[in-house]
Amino acid sequence: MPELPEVEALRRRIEDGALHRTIARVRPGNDTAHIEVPDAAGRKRLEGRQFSRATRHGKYLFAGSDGGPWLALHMGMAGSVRLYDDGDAQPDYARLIVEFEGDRRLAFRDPRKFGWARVIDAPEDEIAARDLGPDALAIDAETFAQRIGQSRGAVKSALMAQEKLAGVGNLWADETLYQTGTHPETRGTDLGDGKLSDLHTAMRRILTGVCDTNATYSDLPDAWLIHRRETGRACSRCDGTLTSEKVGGRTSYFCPSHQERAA
DNA sequence: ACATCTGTTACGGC
DNA sequence: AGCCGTAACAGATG
Repeated sequence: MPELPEVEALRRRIEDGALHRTIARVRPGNDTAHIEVPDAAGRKRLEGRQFSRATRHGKYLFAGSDGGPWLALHMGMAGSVRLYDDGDAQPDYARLIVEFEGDRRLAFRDPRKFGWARVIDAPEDEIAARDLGPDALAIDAETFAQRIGQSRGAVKSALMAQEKLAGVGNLWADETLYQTGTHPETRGTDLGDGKLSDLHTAMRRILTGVCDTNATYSDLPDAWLIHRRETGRACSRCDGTLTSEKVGGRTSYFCPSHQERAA
């Protein structure tokens, strides 16, 4: 699930259903031995407060309590948040549960345990500690061109490097490269100004587009790569055939016909 | 049984 | 000193 648009959808979920309700109790969920969730002291800091805002930086999600600490969440490979009511079944793989006064509950769930939840003083601290770059929807064209264009490795790896810009992962990096006709292994330093500008524009359009659907992929245009991430499928932009290859350790789908290596 | 997976980090090499 | 590439992390799923 969780690259920038998917995390944005979760942020909205919190914004729509978990703000301005008094937190009665925060408790660990199931099987938390190998996952970082707040200890009793951290959980206590949230009790009695209300979340007043939900923010996001790249793939990191933050729920801020009024005058108090923030709940910071990272979804890892498969995490999510879910709202439900007491009386409903507790969601599977719930690792942390926020119980509001009344029936409302917020669960942080993480089947694969690559995510975490922590109570922090301010999002800026977490962003600085992880050395995250600007959010991918906030980075300007010039900074983008500089950061990606100076990268000596594969452009795909650069797009996914959270210190350069935060929020792009495997799926939307592939989509950006596909829609701009860029081979994933092109070196950043081989990209011309025009291509860097195109990449920035396409990345923005793609991330914004996915956010607009609330990360519902079936609502995205048929021509997008997201619907054809499979070797042997027909390219929607030329007469090529899609193929896959490991780039930066991640499976990368692309069209060898129209995704060129050079600028 | 075996491979795969939408992320991050520690570590080794250059 | 940095930058880059890879392996490892844990567990569900097909």
